[in-house]
Amino acid sequence: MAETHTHKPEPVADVLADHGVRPTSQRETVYRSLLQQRDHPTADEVFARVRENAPTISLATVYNCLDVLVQHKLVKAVNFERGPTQYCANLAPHAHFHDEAGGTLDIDMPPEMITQLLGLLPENFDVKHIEVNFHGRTPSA
Amino acid sequence: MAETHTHKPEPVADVLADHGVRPTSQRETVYRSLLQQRDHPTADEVFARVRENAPTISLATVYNCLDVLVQHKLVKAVNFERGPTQYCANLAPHAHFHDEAGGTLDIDMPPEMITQLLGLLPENFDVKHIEVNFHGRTPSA
DNA sequence: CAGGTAATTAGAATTATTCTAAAATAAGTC
DNA sequence: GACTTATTTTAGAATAATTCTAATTACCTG
Ligand SMILES: [Mn+2]
Ligand SMILES: [Mn+2]
Ligand SMILES: [Zn+2]
Ligand SMILES: [Zn+2]
Repeated sequence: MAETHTHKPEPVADVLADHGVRPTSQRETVYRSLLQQRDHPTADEVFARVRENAPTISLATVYNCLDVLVQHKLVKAVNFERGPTQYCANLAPHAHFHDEAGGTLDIDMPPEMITQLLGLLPENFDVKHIEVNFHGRTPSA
Repeated sequence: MAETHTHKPEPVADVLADHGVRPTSQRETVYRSLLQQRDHPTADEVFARVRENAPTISLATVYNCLDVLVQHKLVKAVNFERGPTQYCANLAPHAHFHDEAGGTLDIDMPPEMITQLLGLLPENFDVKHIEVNFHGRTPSA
């Protein structure tokens, strides 16, 4: 068999609890949806998706759940040029490529790039967060 | 005398014309305001500022002028976390530091940093624009 | 000056998001 | 398990930045 590191997948409810989030069914559904489909959906898109499994969930609740997940750092909020906020379950440091044709891609950011970027700032600045966005076109062919 | 390169400051109207923008009094006023006060004002703030000189200008016109200036690359639009768009007359490539205490600072970006960032992308991606935002605190003392 | 095009304006409309207040759910206590 | 309290969910109203609409004004060219 090929697998070297096998983590038995921790149940979503436990992940939430471990991050101090009370695992309600709505939160689990929203989080699961982001883990499963790793494009960068907007709140509306998440709402549409989770409605399949949780037909009675409200849009306000989707916003609430997303906010809680972002607050507790289980999910990242991605903004680009006044578009609706998109949500991302990729916790590794990464940049985003926004394709003019639509769609947002994760671009891996090696630690040395982060270091270099921080080097642009005066010594004593306290940085909480770096955000790198590319905008352009992916090859059409 | 110290000055080595002295450009006699080109009249704002000419700069606009040179960039294919018809120099109306409103556009001149808006652009001049951004050149003079180089913080990163929002459309509302620009509106408040230009009202001193052009008391009859409308907010819609301020938005129109800012859009035209951005389209013709005389001004950059800066977005951060769903806040109102801010406008920047600094045309040199630079990142932005968003202070939690309020205020946005320009952070110079040397060409080699741009090159490095572009190196993160697959070869054939066509990049129109890169955006780097820092978020944190500047030293309080 | 006339006619045509482009810009400005006030106000209505839009959109994503947040707020409000009530109902439902969960948790903690005897 | 009923009682109490805190948290979450919900529908709908409210907000805020921006864009749109349609009418007016300014500019330019012949
Ligand atoms: Mn999307
Ligand atoms: Mn500001
Ligand atoms: Zn991402
Ligand atoms: Zn700037």
